[in-house]
Amino acid sequence: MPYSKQHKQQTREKILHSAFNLFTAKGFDGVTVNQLMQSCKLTRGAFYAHFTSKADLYSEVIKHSASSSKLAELKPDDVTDKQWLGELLDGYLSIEHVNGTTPCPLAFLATDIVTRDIGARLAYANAYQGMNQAVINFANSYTECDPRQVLALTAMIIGAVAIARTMDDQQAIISLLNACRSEAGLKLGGI
Amino acid sequence: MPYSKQHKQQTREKILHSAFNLFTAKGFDGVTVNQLMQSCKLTRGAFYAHFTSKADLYSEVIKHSASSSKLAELKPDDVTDKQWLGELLDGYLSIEHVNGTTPCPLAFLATDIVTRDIGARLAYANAYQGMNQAVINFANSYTECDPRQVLALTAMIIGAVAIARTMDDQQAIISLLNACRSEAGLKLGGI
DNA sequence: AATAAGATATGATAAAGGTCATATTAAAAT
DNA sequence: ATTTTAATATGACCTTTATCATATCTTATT
Repeated sequence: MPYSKQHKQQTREKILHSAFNLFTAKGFDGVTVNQLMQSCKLTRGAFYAHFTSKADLYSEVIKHSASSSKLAELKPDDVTDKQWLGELLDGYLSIEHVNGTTPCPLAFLATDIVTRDIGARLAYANAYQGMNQAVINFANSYTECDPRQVLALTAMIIGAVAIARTMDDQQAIISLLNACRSEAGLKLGGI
Repeated sequence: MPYSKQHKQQTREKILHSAFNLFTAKGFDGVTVNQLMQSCKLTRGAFYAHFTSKADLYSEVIKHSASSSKLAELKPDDVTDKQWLGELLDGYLSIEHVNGTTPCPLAFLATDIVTRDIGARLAYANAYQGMNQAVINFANSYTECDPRQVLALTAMIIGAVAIARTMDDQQAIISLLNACRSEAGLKLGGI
């Protein structure tokens, strides 16, 4: 048998990883299969040994992104839920996030996802629910937290990052992110 | 001279109008010049008598949308600024809006705009500033209003509509819209 | 080293779509 | 009615791109 057992799996992961970065940066239509595979140092022909179609890949990428998100990271033991939530917010509402290091698909693909197939939309919905639930869980550990307020909060931070990405004025981006960070802190019991 | 003086202008408006609906529904790449012109009962050849390119049209559409937005409508005299702002929020955070009657490009094109040329992005930035300023103006007429809070507010409602459009669960959409409507009301002095 | 199974590369295909050159048509002015 | 000018339609071109069939290469196992 050729290639080590995990070889294909590794290639698949590499494709998913590259695809995640490319799709979040340029949207579904802004990425070609060729581009994607070249960014993996492969050629387009190999793609179809891993995914049945580009649309299929898109769903898989969004599903996969959940496991590689910051929310999936373990909270260090010496950090309280409250502190951790604050750090997550700091990262989410940061210039680095807007610039595309560890992009959140919820913000980066919000309007892109609307016209995709049901698989992609379901994966997106899942990720969205995951984010809301995570915030609720962290917040509930130290304060009374209304799930309805969390919906408003996540809409705000997702919206903020999505809008920030459209802007060229760095100062305006910072203002927007800071404004939302303050609001979020207030809503979550002063963090 | 053929055709009445305003004929071309009218056709141009028709194209802009159709393009606005199509682009907000399907994104830039989701619309073909052919589709667009057919929806105007014209053929693609005529397009280039009105716009130099599809990308050019996109900028023009976003610029044009400002003048046809609800914000551009005159506020009736028998309605206070406070009431009017409340009605604008009601409309913005409504199922009808999410379904695409009178779509707001800020929410419908948020991630689509990121990869477009500078003209489109500037037009978007303009519209965004217009929305923030409008909220500030209306709110200031009856309450003290922190511009930073307005940034958080518009991020929230734009985000809410963008996210709502990705969802299939109608009940979840309603919950999201209602949650944001409540929050917005609180932030704007109880409306 | 040889083999075989499977991963990757190559070349081809077909469809889609933006754009333009050219033809046609509509209607205002004479 | 004819003319003229600009708007619209038609046909073509060329590029891009997803996908697939087939060829080639890799490497674990023998």
